[in-house]
Amino acid sequence: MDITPRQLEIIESAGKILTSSGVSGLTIKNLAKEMQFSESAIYRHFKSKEEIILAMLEYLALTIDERLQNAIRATDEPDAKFTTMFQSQFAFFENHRYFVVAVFSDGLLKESQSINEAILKLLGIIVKNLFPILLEGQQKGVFSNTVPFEDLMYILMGTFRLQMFRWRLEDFQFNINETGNKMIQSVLTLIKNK
Amino acid sequence: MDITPRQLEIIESAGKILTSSGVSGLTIKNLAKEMQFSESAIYRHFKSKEEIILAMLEYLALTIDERLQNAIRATDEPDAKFTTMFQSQFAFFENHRYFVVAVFSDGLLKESQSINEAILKLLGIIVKNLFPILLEGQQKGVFSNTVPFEDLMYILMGTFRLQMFRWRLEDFQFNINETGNKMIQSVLTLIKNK
DNA sequence: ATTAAGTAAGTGAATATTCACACACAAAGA
DNA sequence: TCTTTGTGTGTGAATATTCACTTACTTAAT
Repeated sequence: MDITPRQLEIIESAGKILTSSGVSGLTIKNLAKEMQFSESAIYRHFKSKEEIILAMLEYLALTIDERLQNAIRATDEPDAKFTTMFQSQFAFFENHRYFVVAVFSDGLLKESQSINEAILKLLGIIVKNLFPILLEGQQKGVFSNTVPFEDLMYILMGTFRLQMFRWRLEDFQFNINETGNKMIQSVLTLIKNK
Repeated sequence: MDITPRQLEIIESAGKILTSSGVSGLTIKNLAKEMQFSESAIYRHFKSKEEIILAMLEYLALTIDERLQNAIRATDEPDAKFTTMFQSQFAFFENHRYFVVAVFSDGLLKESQSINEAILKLLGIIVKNLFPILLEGQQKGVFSNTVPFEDLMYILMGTFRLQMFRWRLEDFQFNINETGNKMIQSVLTLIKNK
C-alpha cells in the first residue's frame, strides 16, 4: 500500500488540524478547508476518515522506524546510541510538530479497533529500537543492573512521553531539543553505573 | 459551589462511560441512558455538558489533593513518604477506574479553554504534593543530587503516567497496585543515594 | 476515449440544547 | 383540615447544527 503525494498532503493537513484543534476538530469539513478543496474531494483519495487516520499512523510508524534504525546504526557504544536515539526523536518532532498530538494522544481515537492497534504498533516501534540498546548496556555493565530491564524501558519512555506532553500543553513554547535532551541526560546519569 | 448527591451520580456515570467508550462515547444521550432517565433531565442538574466535565475534574482535584495530603502527613521519612504517595495513587485509581481516562487523557477534551485549565490544575496537585518530598529527600541526602530536582520530578511523573496509560490500554488486565508500586520502587532504587 | 481529480448538492444519523408540560411534596394561609 | 402556591425533578417532542458519506455531473490530461 503505497502513499500518493496527495495523500501525504492530506495526512499532513490532518496532523496540522489535530495539533491546532484536537481530535474533535479533525472533521472532513475542516480537512477539506485546510486542503482548499471540497469535502467530497477527500473521498477521491481515501475511502473513509478512519483510513486517513490509519494511513497517518502507518506513515508515522514507517518513517520513525527507518530514522531510528539509521540513527542507531551510525553510533557505537550503548550510552551513545541511547543519546542519539532520543536526540533523533526530539529533532523529528521539532520538525514535525503536526504529529505530536497524533502520536501522544493516548488512545484518543479509541473508537476504532484498528486505530487502537496502529497506536500500539507505534509504541512497539520505540520499544523495538530501545530494547537492544538497554540490553547491551546492561550486559556490558554500562547501565545499572539494580533494576529490571523492562523497568528501565518504562522509565525512559514515560519520561520521554511526559516531555512531549508538556511541550504540547505549553504550545511548543520551549525548545524541545534542549529541554528534552537535558532530561534524557539526567535519566542516563541515574541509570549509569558509576 | 457544592456538589449535590445527584450531581455526583452523574459525574460517576460520566467517568464510567469515558472508561468504556472513550471521549466520543460521552454524549448526553449515553449519559441519560446510564442514569436511567431522560436526556433533558441532565439539564436539571448541569447547565451544559462542559460543566459536567468541569465538575468531574474539580471533584477529582479536590479528593486527590485531600487524600494525598493525609497519606503523606501520616508518614515520616522522605523515601517512605514517596512510596506512600504513589501507593495511595495506585490504590485510588484501582478503586476508581472510571476516572483513569479523564485524568490521563492528555488534553483529550482540549476543545474548551476551561477544561484545559482544569486538567493543568490536576497536574499541579501532583506536583504540589511531590515537590516537598523530593526537596526534603535531596536536602537530607536520601535522594541523589547528581540530577536537578525538577528532572527527578518529571521522571517520576512520567513513569507514573505511563503505567496508568498502559493499564488502560490493556483494559485494566494487570494488577496496577503490584505493577505500579514495583515500578515506583525501581525508580526509588535509581534515585536513592547508595 | 478513457481516466483521474475535482465540484455542488444532497442524504440520514447524531449531536447538545430547549421547550412546554407533569407529578410529588412541602410550607403557609384560610 | 383543606387549599394554594412554590420547588425540585422528571418527561417527550422539537430545535438547529454538524457529522461522515454519496450521487451525479464536470473538467482536464493522457
